[in-house]
Formats: sequence, structure tokens, C-alpha cells
Amino acid sequence: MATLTGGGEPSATVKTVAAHAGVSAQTVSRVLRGTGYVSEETRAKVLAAVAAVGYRPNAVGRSLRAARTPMVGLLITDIGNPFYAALHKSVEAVFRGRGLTLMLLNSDDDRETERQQLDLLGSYRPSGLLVAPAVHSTLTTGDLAGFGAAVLVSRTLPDLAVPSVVTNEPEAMGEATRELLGAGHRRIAAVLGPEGASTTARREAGYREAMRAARAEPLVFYTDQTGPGARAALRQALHAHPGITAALGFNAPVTEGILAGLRDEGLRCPQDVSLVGFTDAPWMAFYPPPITVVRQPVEDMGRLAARLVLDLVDGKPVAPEPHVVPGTLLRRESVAAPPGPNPTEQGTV
Amino acid sequence: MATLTGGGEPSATVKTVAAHAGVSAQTVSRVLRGTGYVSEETRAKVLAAVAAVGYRPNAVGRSLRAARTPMVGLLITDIGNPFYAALHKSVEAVFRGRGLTLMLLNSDDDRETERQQLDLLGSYRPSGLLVAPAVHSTLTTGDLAGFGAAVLVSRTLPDLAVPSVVTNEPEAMGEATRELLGAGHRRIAAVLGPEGASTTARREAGYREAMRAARAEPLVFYTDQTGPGARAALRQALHAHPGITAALGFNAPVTEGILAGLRDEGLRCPQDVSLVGFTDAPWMAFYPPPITVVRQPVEDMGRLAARLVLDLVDGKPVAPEPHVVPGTLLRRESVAAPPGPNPTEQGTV
DNA sequence: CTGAAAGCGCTTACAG
DNA sequence: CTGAAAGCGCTTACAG
Repeated sequence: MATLTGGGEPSATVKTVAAHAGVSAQTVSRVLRGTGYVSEETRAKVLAAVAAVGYRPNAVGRSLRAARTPMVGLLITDIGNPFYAALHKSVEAVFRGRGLTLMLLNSDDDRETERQQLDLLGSYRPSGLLVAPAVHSTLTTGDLAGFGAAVLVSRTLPDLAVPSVVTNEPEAMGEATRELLGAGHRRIAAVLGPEGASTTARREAGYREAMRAARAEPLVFYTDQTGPGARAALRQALHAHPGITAALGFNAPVTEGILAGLRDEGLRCPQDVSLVGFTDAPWMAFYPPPITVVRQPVEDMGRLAARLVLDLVDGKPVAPEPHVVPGTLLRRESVAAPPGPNPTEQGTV
Repeated sequence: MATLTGGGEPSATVKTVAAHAGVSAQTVSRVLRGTGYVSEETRAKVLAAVAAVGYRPNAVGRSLRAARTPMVGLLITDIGNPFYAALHKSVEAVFRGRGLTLMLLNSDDDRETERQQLDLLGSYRPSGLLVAPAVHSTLTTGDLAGFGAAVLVSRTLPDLAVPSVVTNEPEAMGEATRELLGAGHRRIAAVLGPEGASTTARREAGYREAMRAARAEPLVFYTDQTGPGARAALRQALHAHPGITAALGFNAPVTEGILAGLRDEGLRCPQDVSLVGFTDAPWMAFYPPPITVVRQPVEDMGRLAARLVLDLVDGKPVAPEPHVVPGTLLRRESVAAPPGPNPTEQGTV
């Protein structure tokens, strides 16, 4: 059934089908697309011919004529980050069946690669684009306007007149911070992503605001947003500030890295250091201890972003203001009171 | 620089460039592709015109003429599985720069979806295909031959004359099983993937062979290869066989599920139940206890599979026998002796 | 309800 | 070293 052009027989085209059915190529096209009027008799003849000659549509010919490919790009910074893997899944689910292909592109969080990937995507004349811009991205409104239907997901870019879908990061990160403050912590390290990313800025703002309200000194650490990067950053943080009793993890890989760093230092969670993560992951629910975390509704975000692209493709207006999807604090068991004042129990190296 | 066809100005074509440079369209094409002889003067004129009119190549036109799109499909069963995410990354790294786009396709391990996705990919007349077939896949050698350069990764299909890249699963799973037998375990549950998948069959064979050699009774459980599925399966297994003291995890999500299931049952690892996983994940290295696991060299597998596709695309011969990449047992801390004979210490519910 | 003509953007022979 | 012609597979106006 799915036999394609091998190296062997030349593949059938609408012309082959037309000849076989004794009709014109346009009639074949009409039957195949289901548009316009075709008599039942003709339709049956064409369908029989399609099966007989083993015709398989050529999307390239169609795209060239239509001046548009039914394909939407999803440009992200790292498919290894489960958040983006989940995002891909939920977006793809919306597009599947609507005849839109989702094309995954990785920027590796590098702005040069980002531009290359976008050029590549653009060469296919796609119908739309979903993008989480790289750090210090040089993308402009003009660049994105070229894609017709462009929507930012998760990360935004300053001064870009493009719709976006984000989590209520300042509020959610503030709540996460207050969760630790409320347990009695004062020395709370925020292990963030790359300086310059909107996600870092927004989560940092929520953290700083909560710390300021509590008159606690903010302790901010930037990372490359990966587990190994966060692991190293946490160790440095602990050495520079031995009094740290709690940490906030920027995303799932960073939260992983924090746990690895704590282990490196012989520190227990939550007895020595409490932890609240941002963005849930399956293992966090049963990790000992289960990790308290701000869950980002990634499926909702993906669905919403996909629908916005669909609306733009259909020419419907979409509000340029950020579409904010609320995160939820899941209280599990990684937050406890700070260790007692007895310095021998603090376990600093 | 990356300004594309907006809704606005009609996009520049080779003709636009040709007119602006005062040359023919073919000359523009030659300059752009870097083939054939072009005088330096002409080249400079063309390049200037390209910049002046903001020309952006149209891959659709090129593909139609070439009867082939410089695109390779990667059809996998679940991008949420970190193994496949890592595979995508390593394959993409090989293709990038070679002018080949990698198109990620998800089958959700469903053979109908698999066929749809392959039809979709085929409609673009791609240059090649990397595929981990769905359970009970109906793909034939003919289906895959249509893609010219087709290579199976991770999973294979019986009676398919197509090159493949796999791990030495029987040997590696045998070694994992012996690791548990050697620690004194006899009641070892193998929590596998879907019945019918080659990966399940190959890992099961290694497990059964090792158990037979030790005259231990095999305890096999099939799952849908996800964390929640494995979690449920493990609980059932523990209830049906209260004497189980060790488990083997089919892949990273299943290993996660096993740990969740143990926690559900109030069982500790490794004091109550020892565990060896198959396929490493970052969190396993610092999970308490760090998980002993067979590491699959996913980057090597991806690179090798990508190179095989490249060879096939270039018309070079590729051995149809499976290309076997060896896994490595990483000994960490999730294996201990089985709990003592005192039944009150077994912690069964 | 159906068909003849034209053209989407590009590149491949074929000439000079 | 360069160009005029033709065509990849499809669909869009335009006729009937």
C-alpha cells in the first residue's frame, strides 16, 4: 500500500492516473482533493485508476503550485529537555489530521544555528512557525512575519509584535519562593537558566520580588540550563555561600543538576537543603524525596500555541499580548524547615 | 537577513536575480549551487543581485526538479522517551552541514499511525529514512525500499532485508541478569516492553538464557513501555509473586515506573528489591540509590545509523546484517544481596 | 460536470 | 564560460 518510487519503476503521476481512467489530469486532482463537482461515475473510475497504477501524491508539486507547504516549524533550543519533547507531542497532536506536518528544528540555544534552521525552514515556504528563541536571538518581527503565522512559545523576545504563549512565571516563581520562605528559609539560591533568556528574566523577577518582600538577600546563579551546568553552578554556590539552606531549580534538567550537586557535597534533601523545582518531570513524583515543583501545563501550552497558529493560518486575528497559562505549585516532600542552628549539623564541606 | 515572503512583496526568484544581474537564470543557479564554471566577475554580479533583491532559495522548486528532497525521516515511537530524543540529536548532528534536513515523525507505537506518517513523509520524496518500527508493524521490505535509503534503528522487523543498527541486547541483558543472580537473587522479575517488539524479544531472550543457566524460574512481564504502565505492571507482579527480590527494567521510562511501583508498595531499593535498568538516563546517576544500568551508546547508534543512510544515499553498499553496537553495564548502587530469610524483613504487603 | 492551457521555481540536458 | 528551451507534478483560472 505504501509502496513508493523505488529506484525502479517511474512513479505514477496525475497524468498516469488520468490516462488510465480516461479523464483529464484536473479531474484527477479534483477527485483527490475532494473539491468541485465530479460525477460519481467519474470519481469511481479515478479512484480505481489511482489504486491500479499505485499513485502516490507528490507534496512537492502541490506545494510549488500552492506557493505554500502545509508544514509548520517548531524551533526549540533542546529536544533533550523533556519540556520541549512534551510540547512537540501536544502540538503535533493538534496538527495531525488537519493535514499539517510539524517540523522539529533544534537551535541548541545558539543564535547562529537558530538563523540557519529558520532559513532552512523558510526555503520550504512553510505555513507557520512556533519558536522558543535562542538566548540573545537576533530574530526580528520582520524575520517572523515572513513565516506568516508565527507564535512564540515558552520564551519571548523583547519588542516583538508576535503572539506568544507563556507560563505566569513571575507569580509562580514567587509562590515557589514563598513556599521556602514560609518554611523558615532565608538563604535561598535561585539556580536559573541563561542570562538573557526571557524565561530566566521572568522567573528571576518573581524570585527577587518575593525575596524583597521578605527582606531576604537574593542569591542568583545563572546556568546553561542543563543538568551538568546546574550541578557545577550549585557546587560553586554552596562553596561561596555555605549558609544556603534551600534552592530553586529553573527547569527539570537544572533541578536534576541541583540534586546531583547536593549529592556531590554529601548534602541531603530536604534535611540539609530544601528544593523547589520549576517544571515537573515523571521521576520527580517518586524521587526520594518527591520534589515539590511548579508544574507548567505543557500540554495546554502546546495546544494553545498550535491553535493560535491555526487561527493565523486561517487569517483570523490573534491578540499580540502574551497568552498566559498558569502554573501550579505541587507540594511534595522536598521542602522542610532549615537545619537547626547547631553549625555541626549544617553539613557544609 | 532572514526576511521571507511575507504577505507583502512577491518573493524574489532566480529570474528576479537574473534580471537584476543581467544574466540568465541558469547562471544564477550555477553560482548558487557552486557547480560548473562561472567567471569571477559574473559570480560577483550575481551575488550582489542576490543581496540586492533579497533572494531566498525555494527548496520546493529545487526538489520538484531534482525529484528528490534533501530530507531524511526519523520515525520513532515516542519522542518523550529520552533515548529517542538523544537519538534525534545525534542523527541531526551528522546531517546538519551535509544539507540534509531531519524530519521527526512519531508513530505513538501504533502501526496505523506509522503508515500514515510514512505516507506523509513519502509525499515529500525524501532522500532516506531511519525507522524504529511500531509494534506489529506491517511495514514490508517494499515499503522501505521506496525510500531508497532506509535503515532500522533500535528496533528491527523479522524478514526485512534492510540494514539495521541495534544494541547487543541478548548479551547485555544476560549480563544484567547475571549481575542480579551473582548477588544471590533467584526471583528476578523482567519488566519488559510490548510483546511483539524486537527489542522486547531480544532482551527477553538474554534474560531467559541467563535464568535458565542458573536454573532460576523466569518471571516475565510485558508493558506498554511507559512509566505508568511499568508502575502498574510491577505492582501486579509483586502481588502475584511476593517473593520477588529483584527487577530488570526494559528502558528508562520502565525503570522509572519500577521505582515508582516500589515506592507505592513501601519497598526500598536495594534493601528490599534490587534493580538493574536498561538504557541510562541522567537522573539515574544520582538517584538514591544510583541505578545500575546497561548503558546503550545512543550517540554511537545515531551516528552509525546516520552514516549508513548517507552511504546508501551515495549509492555505496551497506551490509544488510544488523550492525551491533555494544552496551555497557554500569555498576552503581541499586544491587544488593536479597533480604534475609526472616519473612518479617521482606516488607511484602 | 469536465478539459486545454498555463505556470509555480528550479535545474537538466543541449547548444553555442 | 554562458544562454534558450524544456519539464519536474501539481493546481489555478478560464472555457465550455
